[in-house]
Amino acid sequence: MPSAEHTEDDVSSGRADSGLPPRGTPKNYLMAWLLVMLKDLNLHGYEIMKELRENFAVVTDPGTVYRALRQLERDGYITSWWDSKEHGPARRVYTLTDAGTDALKLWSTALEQYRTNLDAFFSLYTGTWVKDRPDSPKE
Amino acid sequence: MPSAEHTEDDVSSGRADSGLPPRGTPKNYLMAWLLVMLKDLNLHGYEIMKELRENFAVVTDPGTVYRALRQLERDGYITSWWDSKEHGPARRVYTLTDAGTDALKLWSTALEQYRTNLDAFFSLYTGTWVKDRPDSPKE
DNA sequence: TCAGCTATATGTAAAGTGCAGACATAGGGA
DNA sequence: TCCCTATGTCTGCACTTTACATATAGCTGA
Repeated sequence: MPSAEHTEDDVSSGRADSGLPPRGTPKNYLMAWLLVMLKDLNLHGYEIMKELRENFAVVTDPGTVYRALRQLERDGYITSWWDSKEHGPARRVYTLTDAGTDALKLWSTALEQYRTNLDAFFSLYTGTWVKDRPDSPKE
Repeated sequence: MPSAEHTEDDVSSGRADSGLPPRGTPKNYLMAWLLVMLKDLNLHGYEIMKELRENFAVVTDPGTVYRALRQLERDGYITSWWDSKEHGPARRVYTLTDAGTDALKLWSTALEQYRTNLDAFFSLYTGTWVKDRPDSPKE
């Protein structure tokens, strides 16, 4: 019977190592990027993906991008139409809706909070952290 | 048979809305926070959680924190022992290992990259983005 | 005795992502 | 013509992280 008893229990199991930073974009950031990419331009998925990779070092796979775009569309933040005018296969071109513009604004606010958070992390990491904490020093 | 054919297909299904920013901390950031909290101090889970909540506006639930700590321990980034000296129930006190210090450094580098990324997002959002892109303007 | 705070832990489900692969169109070369 | 490649979109699957609910236990004070 497992319990919260304080035994010197084992610390081992078969799992992927993950105290280390993840490879890709942090969870959900992709949505913010997709929305902001469509802020002034109407683009299709493949183009967005290429832009993100080449100009912003945001690396994601096609499946994730297309899936996220469809999700944004389902939720009413973007709308799309087919463009067959150009050479090659038809592209689904996306544009931001008013709701999408609002969502982007929310994202901007949220990401500002994240940045503040990051700054706190760094000040702690570099030892510049102040705040009155009369705790005991290490050892 | 579903295919990639360009039909004006439906965009609807039953799902949670998620073009909006997530509530909690972005993916995996918790690991970075736990490591950095232990940089100069030996703390137990409950204390870490309280610190994060009160001083850093990092809100997580106990289950997530304890689970993450055990994971970090399994992976060798932190070690723990039971402390029953103080009043109240025994606490599992954690300290950073050398591997944990290294991992924290990796996290710091990764988070710096994230911050650079965030800055790019904001410059795009505020319209300060430069870079030669001879694309067609919207509409 | 019993409520309430401290403290740790697990089960479960939801959500996001990476990887692999399918499918389609168009153009170029053999 | 046929095949190969680049462009473009989409789905299935497995894995990871997280939130929420819940269980357990020690200690303190009424």
